[in-house]
Amino acid sequence: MVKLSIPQGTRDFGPDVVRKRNYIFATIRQSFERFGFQPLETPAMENTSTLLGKYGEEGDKLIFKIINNGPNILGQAQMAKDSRELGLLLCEKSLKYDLTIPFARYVVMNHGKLQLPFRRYQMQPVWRGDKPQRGRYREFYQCDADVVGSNSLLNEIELLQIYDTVFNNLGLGNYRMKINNRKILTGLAELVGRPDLMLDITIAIDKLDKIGDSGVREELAQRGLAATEIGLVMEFISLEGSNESKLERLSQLFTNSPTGLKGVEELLFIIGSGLTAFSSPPEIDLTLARGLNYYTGMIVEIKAPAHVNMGSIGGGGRYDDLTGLFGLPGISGVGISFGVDRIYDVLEELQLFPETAQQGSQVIFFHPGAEKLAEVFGYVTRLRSRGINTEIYPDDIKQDKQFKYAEKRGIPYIGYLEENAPGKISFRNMLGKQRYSLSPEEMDAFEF
RNA sequence: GUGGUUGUAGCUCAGUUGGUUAGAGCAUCAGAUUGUGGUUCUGAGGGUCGGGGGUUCGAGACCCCUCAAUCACCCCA
Repeated sequence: MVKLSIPQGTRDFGPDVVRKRNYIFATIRQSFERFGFQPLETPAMENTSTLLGKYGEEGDKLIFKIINNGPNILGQAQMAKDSRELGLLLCEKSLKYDLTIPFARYVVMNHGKLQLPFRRYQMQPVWRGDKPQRGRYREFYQCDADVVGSNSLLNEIELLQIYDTVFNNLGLGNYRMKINNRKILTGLAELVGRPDLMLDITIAIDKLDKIGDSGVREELAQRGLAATEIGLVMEFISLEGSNESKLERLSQLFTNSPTGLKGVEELLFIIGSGLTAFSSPPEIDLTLARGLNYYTGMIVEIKAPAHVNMGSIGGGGRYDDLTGLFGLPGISGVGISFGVDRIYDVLEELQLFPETAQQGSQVIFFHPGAEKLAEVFGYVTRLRSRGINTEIYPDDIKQDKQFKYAEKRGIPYIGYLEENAPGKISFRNMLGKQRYSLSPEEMDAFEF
């Protein structure tokens, strides 16, 4: 046999895995539709120029580029002035890195036709050239819901509600939802007196739960903050208490920062609207930063239940000017994303997949031998037309083998004929070990 | 991209300081047996020991390179 493999960080999904994944997709899709979002799909590849520069320097490196087909790439290569240009010339297309930028591209291309506000959801694979680890793959699915063309914070509230609905429907009611606001982080940088280092500050404090108090201090120092400035940052992120008391304290700190105050005001509305109740209420986490730098307002991140070792399983936020990157300013958007592959790993670890998500055929008939085949195949067809997933063993071999096959496949009902019961169909329930002998009419009414 | 650990049959793993023809359980296949067809017994097939190179009289084991998985960074879903 030839030694076969698949590219690093990609996976095949066997039948039972596909079923369980479909269960997650269906659960998410149902909520997206329920909240009035419309489906959208975009190509696996985008023009490289559409993607480059949208995900920061690190992100650019992780984009999978596709080398041009055609005979003339050598000639194209010679026209490049530097290596960056070489990449662009040689790889006009790239695999998409997320669903948000392609969506923004779509909105710009179609803004004349779209009814704003436009609510779309999208469930497709994306590709990143990251080094694979547990919960990190090079090909994985994202499920996004975004609203563009509306500044209302009602969108934020509904999107958080979708998170709550979906995770409850998946049996993950004890997930954790953390929210923050980019404007508050801007306010912090102003408060400290280092608005120029806002990004460095957020990257450092984002690591608090990983590297601890002293680690953050160290990192802040490395990133160029003076001791007094570090003190201010640490004081800020160590604010404790309820969401309300945190916000109250922040509004005192931000008396000289209109941006910070605006962020406080937004979060106050989102958590205090009284429009909805959450099974797992959003918790304000002042260290939450999120990587993508196009966020401008609320940001949200979903973490798996505390005892599961898994990073974030979803995230999102508001971006005021994403389409501005493509020359169409003034369209604000807000969106969320579900990380299906990680959610799968969490549900698997906690054994939260329902039986119904794993069931294939409900009934299998043994091959009865050539002379009775027509009779049994008629029963098969009858069950199928009732909407019951039914199969028949295709070869006339020893029943012993067929029995083992049915058992391994986990098919709950076996149908077969018995010599001493002409005109009847025998069924065995593999789970409860019951036996039934039914006439065709009784079979039609039987609850499999 | 940086560093650590691991890689032996379809699966889970043995394999002594380097020493004959690399083993076991489960699984697969065949035959027999069986009064709840799922039991039991017998037998068989299956491994260029992740791949390549090196050291050695001799490498599954030691060295180098490479691929993959995994963990910690970086970053992220």
